[in-house]
Amino acid sequence: MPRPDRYHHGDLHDTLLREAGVLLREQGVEGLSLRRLAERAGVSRTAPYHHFADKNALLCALAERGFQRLEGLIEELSLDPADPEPGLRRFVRAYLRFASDDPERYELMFGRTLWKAGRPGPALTRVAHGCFRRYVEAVRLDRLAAAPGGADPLRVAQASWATLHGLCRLLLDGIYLRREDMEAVSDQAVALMLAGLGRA
Amino acid sequence: MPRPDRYHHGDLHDTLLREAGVLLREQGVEGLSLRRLAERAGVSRTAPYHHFADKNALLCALAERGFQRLEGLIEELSLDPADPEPGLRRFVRAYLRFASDDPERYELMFGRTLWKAGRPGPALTRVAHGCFRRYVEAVRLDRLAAAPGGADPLRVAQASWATLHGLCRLLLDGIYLRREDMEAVSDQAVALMLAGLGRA
DNA sequence: GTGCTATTTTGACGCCGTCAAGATTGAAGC
DNA sequence: GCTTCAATCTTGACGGCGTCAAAATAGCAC
Repeated sequence: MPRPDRYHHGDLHDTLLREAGVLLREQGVEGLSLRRLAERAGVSRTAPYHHFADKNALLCALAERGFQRLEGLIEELSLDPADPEPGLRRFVRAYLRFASDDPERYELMFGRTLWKAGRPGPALTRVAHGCFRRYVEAVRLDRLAAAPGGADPLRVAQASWATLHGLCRLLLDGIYLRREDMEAVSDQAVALMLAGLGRA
Repeated sequence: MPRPDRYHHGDLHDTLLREAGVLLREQGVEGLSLRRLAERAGVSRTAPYHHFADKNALLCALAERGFQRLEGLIEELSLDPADPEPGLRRFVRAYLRFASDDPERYELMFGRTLWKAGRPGPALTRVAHGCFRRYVEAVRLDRLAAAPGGADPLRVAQASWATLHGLCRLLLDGIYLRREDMEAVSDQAVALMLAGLGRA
């Protein structure tokens, strides 16, 4: 849509998000400066400020998009109470693939940049928490059948998500985990989570 | 040691590390600028460059110190093959306390700042890997007794460390985990890890 | 056409990491 | 004690960053 020689860009908001996504993927958050982004969009330094309050807001929007995709993954997660392993294994692999397909996006979604150093907007907070709520329900086997005296579903969800998340972080930051080990470790994680799923 | 009116500081190297630690704790990596650090040490902007090659090197030194402390924690970890739970629970709590006592340090030790965006020096790499190697040995129950047909010790160590690490990250970044939940979730994690410890 | 508003521009400020060149110091060799 | 030298510290400068203010431009309703 954007004509090369028009004063108004016409589609700057979406263009910014798209190009920011590319920049993020290729260079990480460190390489994503508003100035470079503006240049890439063929627009002056301060133009983005009419579409995003500041850099924090733009990063929030990027993270939001990530959570929306992640939500899709979680929606597909469903466990057979009689034999939860295949479903869980499928989800774990999908989650790891999601994280390693666009590591910088994953980092942005869960990292301190937004949640600690920055200010996560209400929209981001909502979708992020929504994801987790869906997950809690998905791994809540006791409601469907089986073990009535199981552990607190919230705790199970938190601990298992932590395992998943820790796996991703160790892998993506390149410490203690290498890509080749991923499959074996993820199987080990599935075993871990399964053990925690039934009962504490 | 540092006299107020001397041209040479006399103890700048250590002073820098100490003040950088304070700055890191209080303001996070974002608040740790070499210029501010220099000012705090009562010295000019570029003085630190005579003691650390660049900012990356200083951060590596900070992370190294963290790993040295962490190594101490791991050295105290020893599991009774007959009843590993108490020892493991003690370690998990100590680990979580370590991380939440100085969250920004923990973040620096394991985060992308050094391992992905930066250049982790050989000294840092060595101590970090040393920590993990010690951990692998500590949770390697099969050597001591019991289950001879257990899972691969390396995988067990990786998966359990991931759980621990993920717990810390979710907690420190303030997403999906709150401080009040910590105790309950850590117990849940212990249960998870125990399940994975014996066999896959 | 006339305004009005949204959009985009240039200019500027203060912060950052870091390089280069010069000043100052402490210590070793004589 | 004096000289020499390397270590240490200084000021000055450069380019990059996020972002604010003020001016320019475009699109649209009337």
